[in-house]
Amino acid sequence: MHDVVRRPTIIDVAKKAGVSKSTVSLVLQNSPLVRAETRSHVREAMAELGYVYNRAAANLRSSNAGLIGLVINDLRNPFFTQFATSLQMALSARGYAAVIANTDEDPTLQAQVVEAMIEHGVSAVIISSTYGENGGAFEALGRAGIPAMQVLRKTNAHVETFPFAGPDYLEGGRLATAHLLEQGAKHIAFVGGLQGRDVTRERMEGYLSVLQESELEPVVLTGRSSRSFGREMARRLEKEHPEVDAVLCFNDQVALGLLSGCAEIGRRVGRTFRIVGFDDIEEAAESWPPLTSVRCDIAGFGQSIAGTVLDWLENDKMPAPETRTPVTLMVRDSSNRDS
Amino acid sequence: MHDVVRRPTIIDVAKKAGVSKSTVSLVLQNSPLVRAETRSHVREAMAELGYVYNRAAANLRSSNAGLIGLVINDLRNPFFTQFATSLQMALSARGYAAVIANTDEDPTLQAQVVEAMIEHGVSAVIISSTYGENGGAFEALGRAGIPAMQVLRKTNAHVETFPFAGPDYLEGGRLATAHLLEQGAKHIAFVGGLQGRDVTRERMEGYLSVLQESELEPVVLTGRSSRSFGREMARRLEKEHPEVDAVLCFNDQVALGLLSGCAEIGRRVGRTFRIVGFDDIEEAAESWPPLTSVRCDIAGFGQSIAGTVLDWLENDKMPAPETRTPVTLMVRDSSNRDS
DNA sequence: GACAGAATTTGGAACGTTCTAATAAGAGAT
DNA sequence: ATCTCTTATTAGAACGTTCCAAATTCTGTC
Repeated sequence: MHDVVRRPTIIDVAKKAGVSKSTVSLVLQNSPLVRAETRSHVREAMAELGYVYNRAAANLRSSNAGLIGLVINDLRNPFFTQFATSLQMALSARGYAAVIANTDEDPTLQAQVVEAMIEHGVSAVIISSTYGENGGAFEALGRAGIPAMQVLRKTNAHVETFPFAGPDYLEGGRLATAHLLEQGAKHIAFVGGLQGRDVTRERMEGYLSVLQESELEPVVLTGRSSRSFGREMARRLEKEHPEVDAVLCFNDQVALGLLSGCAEIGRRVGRTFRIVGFDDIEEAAESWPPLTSVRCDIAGFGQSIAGTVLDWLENDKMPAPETRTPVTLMVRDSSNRDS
Repeated sequence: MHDVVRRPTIIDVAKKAGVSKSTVSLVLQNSPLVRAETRSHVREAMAELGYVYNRAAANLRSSNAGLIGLVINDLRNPFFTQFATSLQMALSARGYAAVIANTDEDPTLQAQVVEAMIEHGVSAVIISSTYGENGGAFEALGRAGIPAMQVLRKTNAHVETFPFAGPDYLEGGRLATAHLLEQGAKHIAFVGGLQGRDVTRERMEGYLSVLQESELEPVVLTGRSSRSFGREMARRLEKEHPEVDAVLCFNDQVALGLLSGCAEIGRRVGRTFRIVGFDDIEEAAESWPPLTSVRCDIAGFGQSIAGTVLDWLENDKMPAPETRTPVTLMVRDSSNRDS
């Protein structure tokens, strides 16, 4: 049975402590108006009755539910998981709870979950949106006047309304390509990432700009961003582009897949065939060989986004329309090993 | 600016549609009491005004927030991520939202987030709890009279109050060990998993029982359940237990780490050194060699838990105190390949 | 001991729903 | 036209907070 035992309310507490409900409310809000002695009486009464604060009721009157919505396009990808958990924990630490939803890259589903979050009275939404016809979600957010931030992927142009923050993918593409070049690679391929998406385009732009400077021919194999795609590409590269001696992957999933594909076909990875990933997920350091990767410090990014959004909420400090956080290159054996 | 434009309420809708707020409320609840024609008028008015349902207000009166709390000990582990996402999506599909929190195996943090969830008025909690002094969370749940289910890990003995559901770890341990034996392994080790924890004990029990039948000596190396631990164990096994020709790992993280450790020290994995993982996370099929693993169908499990909890909530159908879901063995090359 | 000003405390309306009990409208039957 | 059902609709009291304006209690001063 879970029939409720009727939770004590602010009024029960007031009665027990011999004060008015208004006073109890003030105590709840840590108001300096209430006398220290009274405060502690009230606190005692709350403890004795096992009082729990009812945010729904509070919200009804003052609307700040302490709920933040987090909408993620692919929560199964460790990159996003790490982002979501670090964000959630940072919010938790500041007294907010997170409603998290995975949209599986489905715009319709995304619109639904955003709608649901609005119903639940979230105070803000942080969204790594799907591509495609994703207008519904943003329209709903706009209509409801809920502060919303785009992260990791800029899929909606209205950055004045929905500010964007993400890693500097372009610079990452540059760094990685320059590194491979420096290591002596002569034919560098770019593998993975769906064509036409900003996240792909930016990385590729970095890659292309560096190649151009050194007058090398690009080899581009866009596609899904999954491990299995990466794995397939090992064979395909060997067959169709045997000259390629280095690969910049769209993300670590692709890179790890490629690594495993190379093991499968018996191709050594290191000095003769270099692989660089993107994102630097935790796992990158644990693969064999350990994966060189563009580090976005996704955990730190999550924390900082939490700060940004709460600042927006609490101090009405709107974030800049576009923020790019710096990236670095973690050089490991996959691009730099005797083989 | 995010100053609200005052959202239309049920009363605005009523005025617009020329009915009373009670009628609008009935429409909202799809009550058969209201005439079809009236219903569509009201619906139109809602659409025109851009009305959004305020669950906080509704909850205040009737207390079913449509919010489910999901507490996870290690959300960065893909096994739990896959569980959480499949559960969340199943809840979403039935009109519930999920408040998800990661506790990072910290009982104090866990108590905090559970408390926060209760404040937010969750209708139920699904918890894969930390070990250790985790009483606080359960006590709070009990006091609040909130239906709560333990999943994946049974850390609280009061299964009458907090029913448990999880995979049949014991059977998994048995299956895997029997498989290795069948393949001709002579010295099978068990690697990973913290000692003394139910989840470890059960798997190990399966392992030990099968070994006993065939009068083989067990080799047990418990420890963390991380990739890096698995990776370290490759070296350690080679040095301290060179006779070992097969390993059953506590989970896939350990197994994948071990796989990468073997690559590191140049030990071939397959017929001469067999590895079996546990959980069958998505990645297991993509490693090289592909990892044999005990499949818990975690995505299916997540969905079924969603069903169980909503059944409890909506139809007052309390789940059995303990449910074990069957496991199967996915045989892949890591235990069965020419090497 | 009265008075002003500061420090505390309080009553009551409001927030947007649900739900009960009561009312109104419609359809047959007399 | 009246009465009885049934079918639709509605008024108004909850729900547990917050917050304003007003009331009360303290302090110190004269």
